[in-house]
Formats: sequence, C-alpha cells, structure tokens
Amino acid sequence: MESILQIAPKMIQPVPEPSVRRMPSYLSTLHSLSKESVTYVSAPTIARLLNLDPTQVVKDMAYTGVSGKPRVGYLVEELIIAIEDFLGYNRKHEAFLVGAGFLGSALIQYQGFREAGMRIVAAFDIDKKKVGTEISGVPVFDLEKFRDLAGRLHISIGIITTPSGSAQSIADLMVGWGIKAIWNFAPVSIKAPKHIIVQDTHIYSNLAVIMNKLGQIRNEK
Amino acid sequence: MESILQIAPKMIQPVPEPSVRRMPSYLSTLHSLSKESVTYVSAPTIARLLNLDPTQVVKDMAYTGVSGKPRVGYLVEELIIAIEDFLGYNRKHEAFLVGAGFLGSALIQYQGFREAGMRIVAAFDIDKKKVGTEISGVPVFDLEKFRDLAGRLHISIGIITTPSGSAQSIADLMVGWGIKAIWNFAPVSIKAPKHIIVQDTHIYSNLAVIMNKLGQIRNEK
DNA sequence: CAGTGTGAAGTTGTTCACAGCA
DNA sequence: TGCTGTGAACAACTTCACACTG
Repeated sequence: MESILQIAPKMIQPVPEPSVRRMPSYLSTLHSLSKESVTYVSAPTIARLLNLDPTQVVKDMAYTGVSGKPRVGYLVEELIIAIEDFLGYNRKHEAFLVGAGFLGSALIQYQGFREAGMRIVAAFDIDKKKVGTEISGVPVFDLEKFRDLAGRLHISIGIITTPSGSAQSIADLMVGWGIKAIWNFAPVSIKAPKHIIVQDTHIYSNLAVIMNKLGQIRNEK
Repeated sequence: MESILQIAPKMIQPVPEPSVRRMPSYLSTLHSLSKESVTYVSAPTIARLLNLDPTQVVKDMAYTGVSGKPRVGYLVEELIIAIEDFLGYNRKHEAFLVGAGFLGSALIQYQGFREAGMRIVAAFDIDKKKVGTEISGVPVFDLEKFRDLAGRLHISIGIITTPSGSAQSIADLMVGWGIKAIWNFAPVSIKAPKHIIVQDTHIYSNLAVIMNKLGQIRNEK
C-alpha cells in the first residue's frame, strides 16, 4: 500500500521546531478565548496576548492548515481543532515513567497531559518503599521485576525522572522495550538510536539563563 | 560614574542564550569527570559525551574565559570554577515560590537548586490546607496575608507554579515586591516591565515536540 | 484600512575550514 | 597528529515590506 502518490493530505512541509513549541501556547490562549465565547481572533491579537511578532503568528497558523479571513482573523474553534490535530493530541499515547521521586510524582499528578494525548499508565522505581504504592491512581512497580515484562506492552513514550547516573541505562532499557519516544528530565543528554525520538528537558538551562542575567545586572552599574 | 572607558574586566561580549543554556550540562559532565579524577578534558570529548558539535564546545568554553592547551584540552577544575562563576552560582539568590501544588512542591524538594545559587526560602498559597505546613523545611504562607509584607524582604527570584489563570496577577504582585527575575511554570506568557527578567518554562512545549514527531512517524509509512 | 499571506532581508546560531601549536 | 582558536560559509528563524482582500 505504499502508493507513490502520497500527495500529502495536509502538506509534508517540515515545520520549524520553534513553531511546534509555540503551538501549546496558542492552544491555551485559544481555549480561553473560546471560553469567553470569542468566535474570531486575528493574528495581531494573539501576538499581543503572547508577546510574539504578528507575522510569526500568521506563519504558524499557516502550518496548521487553516486560513483566515482578511480584516477578521481566524475562526477560534477551527484553529483549536487544527492545532490539536497538528500536535496529534487526538491520537492516544501511553507512557511509562521511571523514577517516582518528587518530579516523577509531580508529573504523574499533573493533570493536562491526558488531554494532550499522553496517559502515564505506570511508574517504576527501585525504591522498595515506593513499590506497590499508587500515585494518583498510577501504580508504582518494581523496576527490577518488570525489566523484561514491560517490553511486552505497547507503550510509545518513556519518561525518565531518575537521578542522572541511571538515566542512560534506563534509556537503553526503554529502547529495548520498543518505546518510540523518550522524554528525559535528568540533567544529562540521553543517547539513543536515531529512530528514537529523544526530548531532553533540562530545567537547569532555564535557571542558568536567569542566574546569568541576574549576574549581568550587577555588572552593568 | 558612567565612565566611557568601561573596558570590561571580563569582556562584555553578549553570550548567545543557547550557549548559556548548555552551560549546566557542561557543568554536570565536568563534575562527573572530576569525580573520576580526570584532570584534563578536550572539547571533542565533551562534545561526544553531550552529543554536541566539537567546535561549538570550543566556542562555549571561550565564553567562560578559560583557554585550553592544544593536544591536551582544558583543565577540568578550572572549567568548573569558570562556569560556576559565569553562571553566578556563587552569588546567593533567595527565591519565593507561589503555588505550592504538585509542581511547586517538587521544585522545593528538588535538591540542586541550592548549589546553583538559588534557595527557595518560602512558599505561598491560597489553599488554607497548605498554609502553615512545611515542605522540606520550607514554610508555606497564606498569600493573602503576605501580599504586602513579602515586599519588605529582599528576594531576587519569584517562581510561579500556580494555575495559568492566576499567573499574570501573581507576576504583577511579584514585580511590586521588587523581585528581579520571574521563573514562570504556568502555561501562559508572563508580561512584565522590561527590566524584569522573565523566564517562561513551558513543559508542554517539550511534549508538543514529542507528540508532533510521533505523528510524523505514522505518516511516513 | 486592518487584516492575511508570502517572498526578501536581516539576525542569530551552527558548522566548516584552516591556521597555529605542542 | 590532535587539539585550540577563529574567521567565513551556511542554515534556521525572525522580522520586514508589500501585494492582496473584503
């Protein structure tokens, strides 16, 4: 069924990653507008709400496939559907989380991932005190016991919230499980075969920017 | 005292933000090497460990002010000190956190911020059940009661971990407190006078990238 | 005219190419 | 030869300029 005429039902244009990263902000803004019963919104308005450049918003909207009316803007509901579709929030993905510490627990308890299409179905830890408990209804299993078993389920996302020392070995394990994407919160860079999607989320990077800028203030005067 | 001859004691070259964001990764790598008693490390080695381009590492190292020996590399300990100094990890900054929910608690309990120069000294919430409690030794106060009082202390960083609806008003409040930097975890963009350092940390942006790429895999075949 | 849409210009960051060095 | 260091080429993103539209 590999037809040559895959003339892209939606365009196979590579969307710049920064645009993808902005999509959730648009979505959240649009949801508020929708709640206020606003039906049309213009790019300059969105830009003002999010501190962005109007043209940038126009281009980002184009990536979602919707087109707007001159002088009026875009249909709010249409944009919401288009962005959710663009991000794949409708497809449901299940996730395993390894490392049920503070951050791991926070992520599990975090509402909102579910409506973004990701459901954390199980957590793993090596700490016997945590094993057997539940966090917001998500069971915590013994990592050692489920090392191999976990691979039989078909889970697409692996979340790593372990200390940095174990992060890479957990990643390797996840690759063995047949996971498609790894979301890593440990402050190291995860290496994986290139067909695996790896997203490192380094909270320290953000702090570094703050600390560095705070330092500059002192130097200025 | 605005002398024209501010010939920069260290160079007032504007360091690219991506470079600043990479610094914590370097630091963490260097700490591991230091623990393994490695004294010299080359840029290509660091690059390999962190999946980066060697030249990029060389340029980043230059921003810290250290210079390396050809054929040998850089002195690990020297780099650690230089990066910590560059990021201002030695200067101590105190932080207030507003919104003692799951994420807020996780951040408070997160060790490591302290050695990055940031100490969360108090949390605030409107939930009476949380008020009066302590999270890892950090007291949770009633936001309403401390609205004005908080300004009298001299805190440089404000962390927002409230729901998105209240984020902007908390930011405004923090500006009134005389805070210099705002680290926002709510999924909205915070607006503040431009002398205030604002760092939005949108966890959803990372998820969006993953979801979008997962969607592309399905489309490919 | 206040918006959309888009090609061109500008800016920023990354990668390449190579000189210098031990 | 394997590294540092740097200027130049390149790529990616953003911003500008302007034609088009209701």
